[in-house]
Amino acid sequence: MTTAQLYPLGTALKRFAGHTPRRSDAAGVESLTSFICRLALDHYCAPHRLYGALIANDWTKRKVDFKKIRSAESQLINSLGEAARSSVEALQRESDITDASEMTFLSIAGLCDQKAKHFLHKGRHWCAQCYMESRNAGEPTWDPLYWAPTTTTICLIHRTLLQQFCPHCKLIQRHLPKFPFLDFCEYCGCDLASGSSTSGDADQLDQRMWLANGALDLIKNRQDTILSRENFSLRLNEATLICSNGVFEEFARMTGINTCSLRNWQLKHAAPTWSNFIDIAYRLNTPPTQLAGPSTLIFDPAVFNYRSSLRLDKQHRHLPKERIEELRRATVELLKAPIDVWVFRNGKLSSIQKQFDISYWTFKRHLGDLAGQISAKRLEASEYRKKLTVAGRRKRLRAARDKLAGMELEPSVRNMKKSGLVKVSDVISVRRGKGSSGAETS
DNA sequence: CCTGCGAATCAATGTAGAAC
DNA sequence: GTTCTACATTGATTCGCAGG
Repeated sequence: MTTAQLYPLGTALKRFAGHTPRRSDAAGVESLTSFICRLALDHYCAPHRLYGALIANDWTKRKVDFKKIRSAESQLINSLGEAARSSVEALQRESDITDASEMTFLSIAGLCDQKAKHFLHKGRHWCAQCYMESRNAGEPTWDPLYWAPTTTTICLIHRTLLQQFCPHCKLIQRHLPKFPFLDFCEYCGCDLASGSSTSGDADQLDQRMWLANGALDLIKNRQDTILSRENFSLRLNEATLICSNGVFEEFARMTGINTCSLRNWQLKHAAPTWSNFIDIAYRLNTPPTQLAGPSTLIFDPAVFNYRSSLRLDKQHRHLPKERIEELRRATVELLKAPIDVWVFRNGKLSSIQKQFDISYWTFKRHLGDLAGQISAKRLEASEYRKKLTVAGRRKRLRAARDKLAGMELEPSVRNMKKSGLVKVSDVISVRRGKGSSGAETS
């Protein structure tokens, strides 16, 4: 395999003037890595080389104290952390661009977690048709910023799934590739603009479009609203108040959001991951810019998206999916069981919890949607039990009365007790509050 | 360019205890 | 006895660096 390396023409870093970020109404602004690629083309050098020189303000790598990232982690330049901040500062220092942060997600640094877990695609995602259209128009290809988050899987213009592998060598493309051309594979040189585009599942199309739109909306409106986790927490509290009278559990059940995550965000001021944040925005059918914005929102449970069909965040946790399915099957089975099982074997639900070795709350957190049915079944069982008690008491009284009649004795309380066929509570009125009835006499 | 490791931190679990 | 909240703790994932 041949390797090639590009070196800049001069030794001095050119000052970058006359460049402005690409943008369009339909796709928003360009990402910072895409912009650096074009600057690299202007300097005839590799994008990552230019990035290093830009950060250090030096082509020769003499300055050792600059923070440089690995080229395989170049998505960080578009993110919301330290790498993005230093890149923006360097670019503003070395060029006539005054607001480079619009090409990154720094505007939501106060909202999402600083580690930016599950935030940006590690490998570059692109739409072949968009690339082809730019090329046909005689413009350099560019990556809109809204393609970067992991929640964006679709091109808003062509409604086709974004691509992430070279169609020829199947390799992942980096955000800062080896060569300053975004539309050619950095390993085999294959034309990425000519790849065939596919549209995903029809039932997921709306959700994919919603999520991509959410990201674009956020990028476009970054100047107008400052998003913060405090606001996010406040908005969640408001939604809880409006939809379920402030009961977290019920709100969580309604929307399918995990109760404990909800509480972590509201009480501990934990920052949500981006994918969780936009998932909640989707479920509440609220633009993300407003869900973490400063003004009060009116939430309408009638338009909620209760079911999210895309798995956004990787499971952090503990109970494997199959185990939860098993748990659910066992519970549904029990719910279908005849009422006798519930009346005479009360320990059944807790025995399921014991069998799966989980607490009451883990059980509820996973099977919250069945909680209503379980409560109803419990109520039904207790009613049934009450009826059984009444019927039993009647039966005992009748037997005692028959016995006394056979012995030609008065069915008085004293004789009834003597017969040994009734319980004391059957004939002595239990002292309760007002309205209580005494012994059964009819 | 790859791998391993520790720090950091969000997500999820279990437990105590209060309200009803 | 059931349901709910608060909180400590455990688990998972990512970052960022060092070294090969």
